Amino acid sequence: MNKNSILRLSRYRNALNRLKNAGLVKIFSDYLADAVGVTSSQVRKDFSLFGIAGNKRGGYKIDALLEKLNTILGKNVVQPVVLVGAGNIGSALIKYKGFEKEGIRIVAAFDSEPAKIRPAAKVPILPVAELAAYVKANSIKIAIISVPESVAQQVFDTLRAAGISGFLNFAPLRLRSDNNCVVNNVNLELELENVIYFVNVFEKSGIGIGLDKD
Amino acid sequence: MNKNSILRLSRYRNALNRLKNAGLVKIFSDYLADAVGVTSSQVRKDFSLFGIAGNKRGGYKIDALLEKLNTILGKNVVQPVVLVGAGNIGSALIKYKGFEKEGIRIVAAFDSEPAKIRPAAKVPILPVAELAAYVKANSIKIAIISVPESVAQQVFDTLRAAGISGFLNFAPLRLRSDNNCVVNNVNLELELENVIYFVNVFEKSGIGIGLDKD
DNA sequence: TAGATTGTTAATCGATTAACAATC
DNA sequence: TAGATTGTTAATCGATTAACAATC
Repeated sequence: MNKNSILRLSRYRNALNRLKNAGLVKIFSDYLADAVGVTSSQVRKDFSLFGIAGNKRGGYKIDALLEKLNTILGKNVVQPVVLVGAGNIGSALIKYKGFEKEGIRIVAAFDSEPAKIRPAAKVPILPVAELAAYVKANSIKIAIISVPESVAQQVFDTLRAAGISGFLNFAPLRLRSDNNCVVNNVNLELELENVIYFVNVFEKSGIGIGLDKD
Repeated sequence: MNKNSILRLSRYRNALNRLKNAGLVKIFSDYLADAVGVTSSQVRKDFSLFGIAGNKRGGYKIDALLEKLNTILGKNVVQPVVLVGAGNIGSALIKYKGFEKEGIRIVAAFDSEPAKIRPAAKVPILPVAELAAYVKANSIKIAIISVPESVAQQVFDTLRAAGISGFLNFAPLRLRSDNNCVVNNVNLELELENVIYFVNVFEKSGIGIGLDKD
């Protein structure tokens, strides 16, 4: 029930959708494990953790399994999300097709720069002044933060006060927070720095560095 | 010497830069731990892992410490990086200021769409056909992959063959690879899905869900 | 039934934390 | 010196993996 097991559930779901499209109806933990790159023990452990049962002899029925995973992961309803900060990254995320495909909809974006306001756009870009009211009026629970580092904490606090409890944060800093919310940080500099480190070590030593999983 | 300890080194470095700007000259592991949000044991353990020594009574000298961290993390030279896929996300990354600030320079971008080619731009956007030659000619080791899922594996293989050994991958799939390279995946759908899960659990149970660290 | 797979418990592994001797 | 901090070893913790009884 930790973050890793949830991420794996998403991966199982992705793999199962592909396998279903390929015509499979049932699957053994062993094969699903191969498809995702984990052990069969891991698959069965994860499933049992979420009360997902298979058939002792016939493995798991893909349809039923997908249904369970969709329910657990909230895939049966479209998840409304707001985005704050319509800069480079924010604008790209607004246009990004990958979210809609996964049932995640950015319903509105907010920016402090008057030049960026476009209330009539397909995804309306509104003044940050309207943020709290919008979030409350529409009971939004999830936000993407793509503002500059300097204002990220303030934006976070505003969102928190407006009732947001789940965050995807692109600002490269650790947000100070109470613990009744969840914050996933996407720190691009850090990720690249990490890649650079391992490549440099590799260049010097010639030792295999392995494929990162996450 | 695992991925986590390297990521923490980056965080120590960020914190130390701030503390240095605030006027500090020396620091105890205990205080640095507070600044980064880890235990002092963790700080000392990480440092000892990389052969960084302090003074038994006086803690660590910030300047010397930063120098060591910069060397380990490759911060003393500008790191050239190529980007493949100048779509929404790719274009945003090209314009993103955060990389240059951290000594990471996107020296060229590549796209398969003729309309996107701009060889004269500050960050030139070139045809993918020129990719392998450019990478080899300039001894580039790091690449950002921001192409659609459907062509990501093929782009990856091309980059791999051209000599790239470090990847930041935005395509939402697991790249098949030998293990003489390092791939950090940024899967935005997965990260948001994860946030959504925890928020839904929280909404139902009312139990605190905690602040994710990573 | 015999054989194979699940579900779960126990063992292992790795990373984090605590403790404390060395030492400045 | 006395007191406090480092560096490192041992203990703890949590997650992954192996093993196997239950069972279809």
